[in-house]
Amino acid sequence: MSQTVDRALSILPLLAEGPADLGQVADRLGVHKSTALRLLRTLHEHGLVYRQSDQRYRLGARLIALAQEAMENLDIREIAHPHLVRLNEQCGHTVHLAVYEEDEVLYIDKVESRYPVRMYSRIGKPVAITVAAVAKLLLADLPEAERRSRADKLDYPLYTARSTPNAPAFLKELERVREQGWATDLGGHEESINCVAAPIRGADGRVVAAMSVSAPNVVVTADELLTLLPLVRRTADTISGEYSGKTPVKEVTP
Amino acid sequence: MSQTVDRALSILPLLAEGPADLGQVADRLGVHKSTALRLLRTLHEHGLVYRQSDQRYRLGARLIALAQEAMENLDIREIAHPHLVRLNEQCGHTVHLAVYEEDEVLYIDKVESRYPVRMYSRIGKPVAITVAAVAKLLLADLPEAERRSRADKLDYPLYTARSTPNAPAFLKELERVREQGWATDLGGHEESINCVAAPIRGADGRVVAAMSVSAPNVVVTADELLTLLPLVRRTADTISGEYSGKTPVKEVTP
DNA sequence: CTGATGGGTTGCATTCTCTGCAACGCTCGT
DNA sequence: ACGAGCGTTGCAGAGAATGCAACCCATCAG
Repeated sequence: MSQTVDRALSILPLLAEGPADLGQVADRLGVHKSTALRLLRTLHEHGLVYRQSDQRYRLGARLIALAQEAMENLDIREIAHPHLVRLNEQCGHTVHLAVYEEDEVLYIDKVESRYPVRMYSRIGKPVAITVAAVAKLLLADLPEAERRSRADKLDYPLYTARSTPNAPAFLKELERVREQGWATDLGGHEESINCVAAPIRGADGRVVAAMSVSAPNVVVTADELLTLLPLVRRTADTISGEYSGKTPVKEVTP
Repeated sequence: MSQTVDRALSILPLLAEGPADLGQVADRLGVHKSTALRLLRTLHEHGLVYRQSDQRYRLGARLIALAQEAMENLDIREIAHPHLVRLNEQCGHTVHLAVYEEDEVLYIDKVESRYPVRMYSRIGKPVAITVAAVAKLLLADLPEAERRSRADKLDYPLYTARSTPNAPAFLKELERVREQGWATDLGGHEESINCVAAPIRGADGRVVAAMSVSAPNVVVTADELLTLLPLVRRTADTISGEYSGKTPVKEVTP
């Protein structure tokens, strides 16, 4: 809608790939160097972009701080956190909390496994949307039409032999997840890692977040992990209750 | 430099305080509602801003993901992380890694204490710059003039009775820290929490980051914590060595 | 030492984008 | 049913952003 701002903001994902100098930025934006310079300067003033000693630009610290604040006023996170910790204390595995927003599913909280062998993941990292158990729950709750159109637009990378291969398979899986009210990812992302997940719902019954317990095969088998399902669901329901009682800020679907 | 972008970016910190509706944003920017709307739309397209069901705007998930990427290509972090973990395994306390950038000091990595009583902090959160041990190290390394001018511009909140009270005291402390090559914070931020910190240096000897070990009084006394100093310094030196050997990307001082 | 190259930076005239306005539409609540 | 409050849109004018060209200042080669 606003060309100048649009260009300026396009610089951010570009720099997220790694530092770049003025020329590179100008080229990739398709604008004159002087224009790029002024945009970068403005971003710099706001601390979103930082200049290294070699004159190249990279993303700035302010961005990290902003993101931090962004997460801190997500109500779900505040409410869910203690419950995630408790669940972790009970089962010892990695616990994740994720939300769906604008075509992305991302982790907004995490409690680390207490076993020495842990899965890799990071808060803020977008999730493998076609295979992650939490992603299935979040997408399964979208209205039919929406779900279908999203599914068609996605890529289906074959992380492993058990990854969701294509849109029809994904939609079928979503249907199943929708009916049973929980989801799993059995080696669909990393061969040796399994997850079980349950939805967190707002006052209107819509899924606002999803939580999961993940563990590698070497620690527990998929079957053993599944025995935790009731506990996970109970925790999710408790959070749902607390959440809908308190601040029913549901998110609009785009 | 660029008015439009400037205005658009000013929206972000504003929304960081909490969700706001169009009118509020327009007011605080001092522009017409239609202008604010168009700016917000552009931010929205880039996922930096999100619209809740109640029509209010808040910071978007893309921002969190961007910040994540920003952190992931901070080389120091990559290099330091395993060492921080090892240190944590040795002493059990909370370990932090912080950098200085554009008038802010912020944590870019953290390994949680293994004791039940933990201090509160979060990656990405700006640090109490006048009292934190890591902040002292990072500021102490600035050139004299720079240090003085920064010190004058700062606020000196009295978190506790032992907080740094004013600029002269701060400068004196920085001088001391500079000479001894390490720093402490003994109850200057939270009455019952102490820290010891050591600098991480690049190939040119400039301080590029600082790391600290923090623990509450109830776990170890300040004296006991100080016995960890050699270990902390050794760890920092190891990281320094590895860092300057590899990618000596030092940061320009603004 | 000199000249050339390549990057960043600045001043300026032109143009195009953004702005504010006013009218419209919509959803509440009365 | 009606009005108030908010978000939204079309438009014309104003002002801001753009690209150009010249400039600066390193670095490097001859």
